[in-house]
Amino acid sequence: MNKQSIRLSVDAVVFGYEEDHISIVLIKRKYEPFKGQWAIPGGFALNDESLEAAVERELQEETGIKINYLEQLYTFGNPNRDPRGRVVSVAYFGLVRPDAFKIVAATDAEQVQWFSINDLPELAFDHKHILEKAIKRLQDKITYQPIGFELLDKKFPFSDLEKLYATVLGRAIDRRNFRKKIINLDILDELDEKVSRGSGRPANLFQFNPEHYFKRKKEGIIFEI
Amino acid sequence: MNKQSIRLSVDAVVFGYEEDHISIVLIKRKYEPFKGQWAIPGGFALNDESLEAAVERELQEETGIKINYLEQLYTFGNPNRDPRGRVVSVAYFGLVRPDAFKIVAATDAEQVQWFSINDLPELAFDHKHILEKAIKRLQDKITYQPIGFELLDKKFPFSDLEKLYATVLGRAIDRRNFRKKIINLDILDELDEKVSRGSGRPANLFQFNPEHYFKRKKEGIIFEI
DNA sequence: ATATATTTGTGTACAAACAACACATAATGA
DNA sequence: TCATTATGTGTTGTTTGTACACAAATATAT
Repeated sequence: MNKQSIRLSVDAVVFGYEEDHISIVLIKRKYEPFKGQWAIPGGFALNDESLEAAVERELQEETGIKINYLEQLYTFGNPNRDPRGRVVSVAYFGLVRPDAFKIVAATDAEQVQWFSINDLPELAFDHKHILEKAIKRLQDKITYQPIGFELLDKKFPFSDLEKLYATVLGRAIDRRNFRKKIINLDILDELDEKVSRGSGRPANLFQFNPEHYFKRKKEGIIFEI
Repeated sequence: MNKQSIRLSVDAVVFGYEEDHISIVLIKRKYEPFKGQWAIPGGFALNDESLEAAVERELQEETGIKINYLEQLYTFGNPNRDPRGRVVSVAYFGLVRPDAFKIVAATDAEQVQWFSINDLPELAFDHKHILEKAIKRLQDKITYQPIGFELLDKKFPFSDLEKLYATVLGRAIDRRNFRKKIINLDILDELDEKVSRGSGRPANLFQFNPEHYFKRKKEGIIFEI
């Protein structure tokens, strides 16, 4: 067998949600190739660490961000995707809670920044392609798995959830029907707490109950928006 | 950066359907490790070929099978999954038409064989794990994408489609409602051909019309079983 | 303090989709 | 020619989805 010389990297598209828009974390590259350009965080896997461990390590090193949800997205293996040679990248898909926004802001000097997905800079490598796939995954998956909660504070008013869905799916959502549907799934705990944000009637807070969700799922209830 | 020594392989879980059961292609390993054990086809990627090309080449070399549908499944990167050292494997998911059964049967001497997924031998490496993921993908995807047709002859009687779904999903299907649903999608051409197989009224043949499907999809029709 | 603007919270009626179900037809084979 | 087997088809009741408006609770401006 001839000698294989392929290097393996991991990359992560990390989504956040705040103020009615979806953002992702980008880093500004310090070295060639694509020096000075924005890219999604990532790097080479070590010989003895799992792919998940590699992503988590790279995210920690490059952004200091506290990831909340992580899953494999896709593996990109086009022979020409990296000018340094053959690099196959296993891309991951991550979600963080709103408080992670501040963490990144604090390490601003390290060239880490949130970008709204409606206002992105040019990206290094094939990262635009990776990102497109990630956005599609987010849009698809949010409709059949309860991952939206991973983008909100643990306790949230119903309107936050509704706006998140409207933003991600890019369409209006009927407030009453949406609420009815979610409530009927019986996977949220309604708390005895209210929050008032600006004018308007204060909203009751809700909390996703994963145990209840899994129980309901086994009973045959299906999450679907 | 320290020297990375990770090797990259590709593997393929190839599904076929015939006589009311789902089968996959396995090969008997000629070399260590796991010599003599059954495994899903695959091998190391070459430096300058895409991952898809690598899978197709390996499938060709090892099984001679004519693949009909191929998509990436998942990348398995556990550091201990291969006793030879660190090997990360990009697994693919494939479907073939019934006529491919015969092709494999013809190359029987090469230790290639179809196994019903209800009657599998022990598998090498973490291939059982890969297979489980593939089966889940098949079951999920067949309900929201028209991939079932890739497992049938181009022209098929409706009952074949119905039995395929019953087999894959592991549950009975109401014949009338199923037919109604599929017909209403308006993605099949009804042919002026009949086929008679054994006793019973001869069945009309149908054919999947991909162009029509994509047109309908753009119009907002969603495939869903 | 009062009026206005803003956001939350809630129910009903109509339409569409789903689920359950039986019998006639066209062939084979005994 | 009679029994068996598989195909082909429609209706009805139930469930789910969709459209839609007004009262309650607060903040803000006057």
